[in-house]
Amino acid sequence: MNITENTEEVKYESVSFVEEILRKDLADGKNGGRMQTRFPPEPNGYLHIGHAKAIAIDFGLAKKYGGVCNLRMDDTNPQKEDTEYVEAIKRDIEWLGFKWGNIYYASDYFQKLWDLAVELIKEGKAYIDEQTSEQIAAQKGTPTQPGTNSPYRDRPVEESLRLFEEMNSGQMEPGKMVLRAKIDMASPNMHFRDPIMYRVLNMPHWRTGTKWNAYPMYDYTHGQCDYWEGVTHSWCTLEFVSHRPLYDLFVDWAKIAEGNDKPLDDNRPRQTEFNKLNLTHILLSKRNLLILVNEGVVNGWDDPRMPTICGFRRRGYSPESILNFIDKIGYTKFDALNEMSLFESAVRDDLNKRAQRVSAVINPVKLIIDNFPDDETEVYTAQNNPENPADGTHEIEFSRELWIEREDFMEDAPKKFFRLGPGKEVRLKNSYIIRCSEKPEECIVKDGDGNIVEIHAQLIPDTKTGQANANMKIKGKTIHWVSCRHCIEAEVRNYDRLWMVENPRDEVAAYSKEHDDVRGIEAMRPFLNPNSLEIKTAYVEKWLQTRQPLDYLQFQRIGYYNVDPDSTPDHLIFNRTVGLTDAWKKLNK
RNA sequence: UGGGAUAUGGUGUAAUUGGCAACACAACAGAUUCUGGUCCUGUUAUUCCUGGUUCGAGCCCGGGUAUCCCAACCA
Repeated sequence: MNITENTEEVKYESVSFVEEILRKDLADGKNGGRMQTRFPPEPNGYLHIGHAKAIAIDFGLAKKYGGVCNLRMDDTNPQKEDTEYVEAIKRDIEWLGFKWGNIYYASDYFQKLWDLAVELIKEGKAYIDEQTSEQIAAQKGTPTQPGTNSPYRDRPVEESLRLFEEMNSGQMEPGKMVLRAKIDMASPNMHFRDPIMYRVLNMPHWRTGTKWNAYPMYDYTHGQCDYWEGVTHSWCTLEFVSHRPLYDLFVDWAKIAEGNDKPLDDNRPRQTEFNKLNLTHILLSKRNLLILVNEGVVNGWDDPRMPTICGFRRRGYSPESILNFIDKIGYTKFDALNEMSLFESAVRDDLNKRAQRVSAVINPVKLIIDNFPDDETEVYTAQNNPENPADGTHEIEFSRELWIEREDFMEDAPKKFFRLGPGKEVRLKNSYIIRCSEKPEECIVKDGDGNIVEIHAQLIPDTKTGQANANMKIKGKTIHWVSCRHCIEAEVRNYDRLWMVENPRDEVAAYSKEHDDVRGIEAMRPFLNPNSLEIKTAYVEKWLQTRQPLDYLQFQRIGYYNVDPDSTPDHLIFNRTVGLTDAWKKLNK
C-alpha cells in the first residue's frame, strides 16, 4: 500500500482489488455497513508463510476497517485433524500480532448442517447415491465431456431420508453411500455435477466424539458457516474461484430453507479470491513438508529451514518483516513467483532497526598486539545499535591476544583488499588502529603445513576511539575481534537455502515424471541442498550470555542471528537468520 | 470440439479509472561510513501479439497467443 500525495490536501491510497471491493461494499452500505471476516485453517498441520498472507488480509483489513475477524477451525475431516494443531495455529497467529474475535469450529455447525441437509432432501435438492466412488467418478464426465445422471438421482424422498439416517448410524460401512446435491450433471463447472455433501467415515471426531459418523464436505460447509456467523467478506485463494458458484448456491439454499424472504443477494457473505503466496527456493505443500520431517531432512516442523511460521520464528525472521514483505507483494489475481531476495530485503530492513550489534568470530585466527602488555585489559563501551541509540550500550574487553576472522588477513592481497596483511593498517572496532610489519616473517607465524596460526601487529598510540589520533586516515577498513581471554565459545548454526532450484514444486514434479514416477524423498533429493546447515564453534563476546531466546542480533560484518530456544548461558546457540549484503563477496565473483 | 481466471522491466506491484508508465527488490556504477552493513546518488520498459475507436489507449472494442485453476467420499 503506497500512499501517494498529489497535493497537500488530497491523499490517494492505492489499495488491492480486494480492499477496493471491500471499500465499495462499505460505501454502498451493504450489510448495514458492517464488515466481518474469518480465517479458516484446517487443523491438520502447521501454518506456513502462505497462510500468513491469508492471515494478514483477513485480520489486517478487519482491523483497518473496524470489523472483526474470527478464527474458524475447518474441522470437517476427523481423519486428518488433531487438537495439537489448534494450539499451534493460535500461537502462530498471536505471534504474527493478530487477535481474533471468537473461535468457531465447523463442527459447531454439524447439527445445523444436518438439519439443512434433511430439509434439502425433502425439497428434492439432494439424494442418497449408493454407487461406488469409481462409478461416481466415471459418471462425472470430464471437463470436456458432460456427466450422466446417477440411477439413484430420482429415488423417493422418504428413501433418501431413511438412508441418510442410516449413513450416520455407525452401522454403514464407509464408502457405501453418499449424500449428493441434485444440480446439473452436464454443467461446464465440474463442481455443479451433483457434488457430494456428506460421506460416511464412522470415526470419532476430536470435538464431537462419537455423535457423528457421517461428515459434511468442505463445499457444503464453508459458505453456510460464513453465512450463519455473519461473515461479510470471505477471502480465499484463487483455486476456489470455480467453487464460488456452488458456495453461493448452498448459501441460497440455506436462506430459502430458513424461510428468509430477503432478496438472495442481500446479507450474503461475499467470496473473493486472491493469488497464493509463492516464493522461489521454497516448497509449501503440506504433503511435501511432511516428507522432509519424516525423512529427517530437517529436524521437525520448527526447523529454521522450514517455511512454517514456527520455523520462521526460530530462524529469526520477525513478524514485522514477514508482514512488510506480504504488504509489498500485494494481493492480485496473477499467479506470481516472488523472489526470495525481496523477502530477505524485508527481513534485513526490519532487523537493521532492531538487532543488537555484537562481535562474534566464526573462522578464528589469533592476532597478537605486540606492544600491548600481556597482563592488561581495557574495557570499551560498544553501542548496541547505531541505528537506534536508545538501545543503549554494553561493555567489551580488549587484551593483547585477540581472535579475528581468518578472511580478514591476507598475505598476498589483491589491490582492493582493505583489511589486514603485511604493511597494512586497519581499525579494530571500538579500539585502536593497528599495523602489521611490511615483512611477512615479522607478522606471520605458520605451522608445518604452511597454515597461518598467528598474526602479529602493533597498535598505533592515541588512535583508540575518542583519543587524539582517533581520526587518523587509513586505507584499511574496520574489522571486528574478540579478546581471547574474555570471550566464550558458542554454537553457531549457519543455515542456507534448503532447495537449490528456484521452483522446487515444478522441478520435483518434472523429475518424478521423467523417472518412472518416483515419489517422496527420492524425487526431492536431486534438488535438496546437502549443505543447508553448517554448524560452527565461534568465539563470541560474553555479553551474549545475557540475551534471551529469540532475541534479534547482528554479528557485525557477518549477518543477522538470533538466539535459539535451546540456547543456555552455558551452551549458547545462535541461528543465522540471513547474512549481511556483502559487497566484498560480490566484488570477488 | 468444456468452463473459469490471468498477462505492465530480471522479479513483484502501481498508474487517482482514457491524459508525461511510478514504487520496491535484484543488477550495475559512484559517494559517505569506526560494520565492504545502513544511509545517499545515478543507470536499466515503445505495458503478450495484432487490428480498430480516439486529439490522445497499459486502460475501451474485435481477433489471436501464452500461462494457471477445475474431473478427492481432501480443504
